[in-house]
Amino acid sequence: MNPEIATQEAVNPDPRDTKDRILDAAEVLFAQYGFDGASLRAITQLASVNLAAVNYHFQTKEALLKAVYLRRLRPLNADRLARLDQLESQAQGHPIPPAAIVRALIAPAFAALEAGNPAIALMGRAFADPSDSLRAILPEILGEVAARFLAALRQSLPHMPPDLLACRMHFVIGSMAITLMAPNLLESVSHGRARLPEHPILLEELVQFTAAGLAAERGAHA
Amino acid sequence: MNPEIATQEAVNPDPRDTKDRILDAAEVLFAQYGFDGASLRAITQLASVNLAAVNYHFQTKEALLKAVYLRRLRPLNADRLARLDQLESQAQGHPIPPAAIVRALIAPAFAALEAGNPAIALMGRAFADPSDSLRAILPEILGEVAARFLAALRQSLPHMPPDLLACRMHFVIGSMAITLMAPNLLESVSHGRARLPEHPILLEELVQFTAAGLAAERGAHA
DNA sequence: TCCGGATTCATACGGCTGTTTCACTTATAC
DNA sequence: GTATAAGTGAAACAGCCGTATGAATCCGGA
Repeated sequence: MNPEIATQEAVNPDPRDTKDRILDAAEVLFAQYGFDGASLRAITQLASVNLAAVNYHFQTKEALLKAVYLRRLRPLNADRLARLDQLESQAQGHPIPPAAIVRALIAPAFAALEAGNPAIALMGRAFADPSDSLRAILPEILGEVAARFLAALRQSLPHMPPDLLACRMHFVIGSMAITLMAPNLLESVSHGRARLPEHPILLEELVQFTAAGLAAERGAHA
Repeated sequence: MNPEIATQEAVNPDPRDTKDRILDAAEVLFAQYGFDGASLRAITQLASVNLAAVNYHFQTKEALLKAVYLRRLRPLNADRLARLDQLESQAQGHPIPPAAIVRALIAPAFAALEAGNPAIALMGRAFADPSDSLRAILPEILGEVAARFLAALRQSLPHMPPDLLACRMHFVIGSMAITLMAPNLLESVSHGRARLPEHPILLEELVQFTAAGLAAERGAHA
């Protein structure tokens, strides 16, 4: 009934190995074909696992999707918060530059992307996918991170109205999401004439861009 | 064989009316449920049209999707280019402010969104959707617009390396796309505490943000 | 050794999918 | 007025979908 109280290891050939193989395969196929486009049969076949295993271990396809997200995004968000913690402890009350804050938000995602983590493309899709199941887990995924980083930005740019900062943070997330999930968008749009730079440079360009946007003085509104 | 050579009108009760009803319904359901999630049966039922009509008029579901996109995006991009034309003719060789250029790019999309055009959410999804059919029509949709606006930005910011401008234009498109397709992202992420402002203000905030990012001085790269 | 829960397996279920067919009606052109 | 083509309609096609079932298998603990 409870597989976690196994007192010995390497006894069962793959007790939770099956679960992980399903998660790995689902991650790849969800990222490539979307939630509706990736069938459980394709997932279980790629995982070399019986079709019924996914319902046995995850009950439903939606629950599998959620598990795929949480497995990757929990450590990623922990990384983000750890970097922010370090920035704040280093600053010792002094204001933190906006660029450092957005770098703490964005860099972990780039690191995961470079590590070949296919779930990064999935994360970007969470913003665009209309399925309620995905939208419902967005706050769970990003809620704490958004709150912490918004608070840090308020301290970093104290003369900015909080509502404006929230609005601009939305734009930051947008630039980051598009860059992560469609890095070749500009290339395909410009018929191959324009190319994005390599990752470490691209990350820094994104940081410069968003930091400048965050700190921009307000112009006269039409 | 050729319906376009009809010499009279208002004879057939709804010759291409059926086609438009299908496009309208497909637009709504594609935007709400995605390409896979919106079935042809749901579309034809919403359009009060026979199921076979979509295959008769569009051959395939993919072709219907493409038709939905092109119907909305052709006039929208024409609007963008017209605004850019007007800016350039007004400037008479003088440099155009980056904010004016991005406004010409973004404002038409906001206008369409406010006009209740459900395809705007669809356009945002084109960046995130993995389906090859969608990605294939992206250059067709955005190619000319991207080239024209990139050239205008090069003239507006002549001291910027062209590659950097292309990269930053990618970020601009990302902020715009996320704002258009997930305007309540921040709200759902922050558990309702943060809200985006109303459209005209939001548009101007987005213009200020992206214009500042475009014109940002390059910092030292790590 | 044998029990009993945990896991895997093959298979089947009802239902929905995009597409096709062909009979039918409608409206135009001669 | 009649031939002709455009368009509509109801029904069916094969195929895949997520899920459920019940038997077979595995394996640690007594």
